[in-house]
Amino acid sequence: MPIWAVRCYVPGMSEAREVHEAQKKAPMREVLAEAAFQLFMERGFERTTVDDIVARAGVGRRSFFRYFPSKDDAVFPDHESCLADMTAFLDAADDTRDAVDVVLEAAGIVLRMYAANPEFSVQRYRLTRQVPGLRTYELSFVRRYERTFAGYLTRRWADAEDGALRAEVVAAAVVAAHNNGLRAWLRSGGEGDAEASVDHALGLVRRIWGEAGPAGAGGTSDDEVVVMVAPKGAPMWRVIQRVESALRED
Amino acid sequence: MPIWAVRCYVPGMSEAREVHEAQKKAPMREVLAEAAFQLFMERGFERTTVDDIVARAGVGRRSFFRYFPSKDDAVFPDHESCLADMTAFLDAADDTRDAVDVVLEAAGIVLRMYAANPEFSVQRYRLTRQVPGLRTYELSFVRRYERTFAGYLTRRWADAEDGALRAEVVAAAVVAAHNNGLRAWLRSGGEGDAEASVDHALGLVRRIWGEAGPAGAGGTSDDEVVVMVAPKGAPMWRVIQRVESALRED
DNA sequence: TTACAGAGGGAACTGAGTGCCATACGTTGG
DNA sequence: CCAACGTATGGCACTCAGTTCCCTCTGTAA
Repeated sequence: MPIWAVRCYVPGMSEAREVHEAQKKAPMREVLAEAAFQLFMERGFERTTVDDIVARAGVGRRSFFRYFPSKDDAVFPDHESCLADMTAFLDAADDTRDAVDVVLEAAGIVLRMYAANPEFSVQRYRLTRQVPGLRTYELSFVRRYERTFAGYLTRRWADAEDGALRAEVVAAAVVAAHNNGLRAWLRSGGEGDAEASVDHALGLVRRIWGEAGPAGAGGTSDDEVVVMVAPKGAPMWRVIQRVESALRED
Repeated sequence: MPIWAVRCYVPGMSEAREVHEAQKKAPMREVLAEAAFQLFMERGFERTTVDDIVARAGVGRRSFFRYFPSKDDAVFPDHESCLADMTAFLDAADDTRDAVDVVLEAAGIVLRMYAANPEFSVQRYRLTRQVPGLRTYELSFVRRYERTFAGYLTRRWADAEDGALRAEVVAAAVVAAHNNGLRAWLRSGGEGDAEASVDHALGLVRRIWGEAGPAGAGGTSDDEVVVMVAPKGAPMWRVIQRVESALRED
């Protein structure tokens, strides 16, 4: 099966569709995205015109722009709905949970979108790396994810000192770590475990900013204490490592 | 003096120019940037065409694209040279210094670019907020700053475990904090102290990631130790605050 | 005076994105 | 059966950013 046939993970639209209506015409948005991606792979993004795309899809030129606000959007047909999913998730999140944990879980939504179609994600990654315009366009989506995280954290930390600042810094750190893990997986050709790669990267953020503390010892009593000794000039991240190991050895 | 007359801080090009050649024609790049910014303020970005700009500047249309790769670039005429300055600064940086401190200092280069022309920066900020395309374009510059930071930190932490990951997370955190402080200053209309606003924001990053530790006690001996006690379930950032105050009370 | 180089001007072209209107189709109501 | 209507689509023409190619002008060196 060609990879562009399963590129969108919207419910009820791929091969899981009922068999008895299998021959119904695919939604035009899908047809267009498929044709576009085929052509981008064959000739490259810049040397593919919108006219080429609609010619292959067998539809009118005007229809393309009804389903995609720009040519670039055809490369990222799923980000918009993923962003909506994430917003809904954060709106419905349990506000008694660790705020950073909630955001880390929200980042997992994005990861699953990529991991749902490894071949497509990898090919798109390679395409995007070659086209500066696409990198910029993708960046604008990344920024929107970041803003969504920051918005949630700002709400959660509304009363804290420098809450908004901390929210933005943490959101940026989460995005950077997530993308670091994601890119590692994409560079590997989508072979390894995407979840593990990203979890490892996000762990760094979680240990520093998560309320549950380094070892995730959320359930322990507040009365317990840890005593730690560190050289005065020690780097802070090393202090954190030491606190972490101190907390782990219980 | 109109604000667009001093918008670029490149050496030897503004009113500091020798008087005896004061009547020499201004460089076309400046003339174009001035005309463009005037028009963007008057009619808005989208309703100003490149033809409008070159008409006001009194030059040929082709010349615009000789000096600016795109219409958007006319809004950010100084970012490219600022990026070059920063790259040079990091290339020449003393590698025995705290890597994070070097990066924080490099971020100051960007801040000074903005602070050099408060009125212009504020007006451009308001313009950019209204035009999604400009936000995206500016974002691509921000990303290049971030990549530059990350590149430097990756070199410095080449031997450390997860050095590249840490580099990217710290670079993102620095950029987020810097922009948080910068935006606060821009929203205030450029009235307060930009340096103070950004320094406060960057302090958060410095305390966590800087090697000199929370209180900046870089000069103290490695033999000295600090003992700290913390509740086991405490949030890490609160632990850090406590370490900070412990180190301060010497 | 010629030769040359480099800055600028200008016409014509490509292609993305938009606005407007025509057409086709399915549905509802008479 | 037909008319009215909303929706999906196609087609055309337009604007404007960005590019290509070529021209002119001007200052400089041989």
